[in-house]
Amino acid sequence: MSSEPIDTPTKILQATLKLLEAPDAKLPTMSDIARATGISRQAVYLHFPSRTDLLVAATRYQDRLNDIDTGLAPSRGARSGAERLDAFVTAWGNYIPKIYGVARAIMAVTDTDAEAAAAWNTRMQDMREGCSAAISALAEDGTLPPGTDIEQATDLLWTILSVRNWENLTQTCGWSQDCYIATIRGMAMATLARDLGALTDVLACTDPPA
Amino acid sequence: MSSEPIDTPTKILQATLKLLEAPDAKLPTMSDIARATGISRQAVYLHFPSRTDLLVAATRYQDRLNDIDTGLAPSRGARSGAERLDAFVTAWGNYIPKIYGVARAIMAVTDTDAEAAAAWNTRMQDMREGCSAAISALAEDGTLPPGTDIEQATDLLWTILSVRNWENLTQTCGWSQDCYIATIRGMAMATLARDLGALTDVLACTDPPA
DNA sequence: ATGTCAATTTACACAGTGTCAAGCAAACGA
DNA sequence: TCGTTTGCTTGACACTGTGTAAATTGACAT
Repeated sequence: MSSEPIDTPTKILQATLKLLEAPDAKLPTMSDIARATGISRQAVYLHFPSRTDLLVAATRYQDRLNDIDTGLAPSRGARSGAERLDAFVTAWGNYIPKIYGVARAIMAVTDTDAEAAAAWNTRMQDMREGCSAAISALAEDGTLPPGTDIEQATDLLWTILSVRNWENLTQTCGWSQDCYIATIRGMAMATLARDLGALTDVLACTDPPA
Repeated sequence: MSSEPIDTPTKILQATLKLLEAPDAKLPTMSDIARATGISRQAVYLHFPSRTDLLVAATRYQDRLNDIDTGLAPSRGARSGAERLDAFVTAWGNYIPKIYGVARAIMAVTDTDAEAAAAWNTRMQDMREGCSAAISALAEDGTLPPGTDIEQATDLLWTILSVRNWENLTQTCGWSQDCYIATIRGMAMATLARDLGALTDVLACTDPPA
């Protein structure tokens, strides 16, 4: 813990993340955030013009903290396309739990707030880059199923790796993180890579849901 | 169009569906619904105690209108497990567009309202029955990948067929309904059935996104 | 006519977001 | 030392949306 003073915007962001990442996870109001920060509700508005802006800023702050790119390094270093796909799926799949609290809040306001939807879309677009790169690598290897459209394969991988799917499997169905990773890796390989060996034990996790 | 008088609750439900299924699809407020019905906002509360209750009732009313079970009949008549999986995926995939408007509204309140979440979960649980039946049929044929856990395979199919995935591919990515069906069928077969022939042209729709 | 009962309307309470104005206190520069 | 600026507080208010309560209408039976 550093002893240097922290500026108020950062304190607000920290408090927001803490609330969003709490296990019981109600969606916090501006009052909640202000109280958690130890300042007045109106003071929050001095630094963030709206609730949506604050949530978006919180995602960016969190990305900085988690340093997403380091996790993706093995993916870029992969030799074959299949290897790259595999590494990317694993890296992203393990990143999701770190952002889930914030993602949940953003996705919740997305239905009513166009600006939030745009922000979330932008964020997911970054992830789509990784999908696109993995698919392209497969295409160069010729391991993509014949006649496959690159854009379309990217869309599909992007959808498979959505936070909603992670949420469904781990939160609703109760899968362990390891089980999720193993299964999604298997499904991505089975669907997108001609690597038929990977088809074996796609769905044979040793760790069944609760 | 029948000429017999329609009772107020039904009129409200019809107006609600109309609003939810409108192409531009903002999430309607109680005032919107009342206006569309031609009654006062408070009169709506006379028949439905809360917004959530109204939305839930609207889903049930819609299910009655659409008669979901008839579409699923071919699935139950299928001979092989793979055939059954295929028929189920197609039937459900074609049902989603009919319920999407309402589903969207329910999913939106799900994040904040536990009662709505429960209602939506129940509804999705019905669909899960179909997933479970298809997976069991595969298991009996021995076409499920070796070592696969039945529960887990059901979870996975259920997730693949989620409304969110349909939304992502057709609404966000702009896929046509036909393209969605073809791709999801291919993915389900590739991941869950040992029918390797189905792997061919999983991602070769003639109908690319806009 | 009158009582009754359901449907409806007017009015109100409450939570949450966002805005505005006035004041306060510590830091900073002349 | 005296202004000035900066960041925060307090308090009030407008607006939207949900949900509740009380008063009103209107049809229908007695």
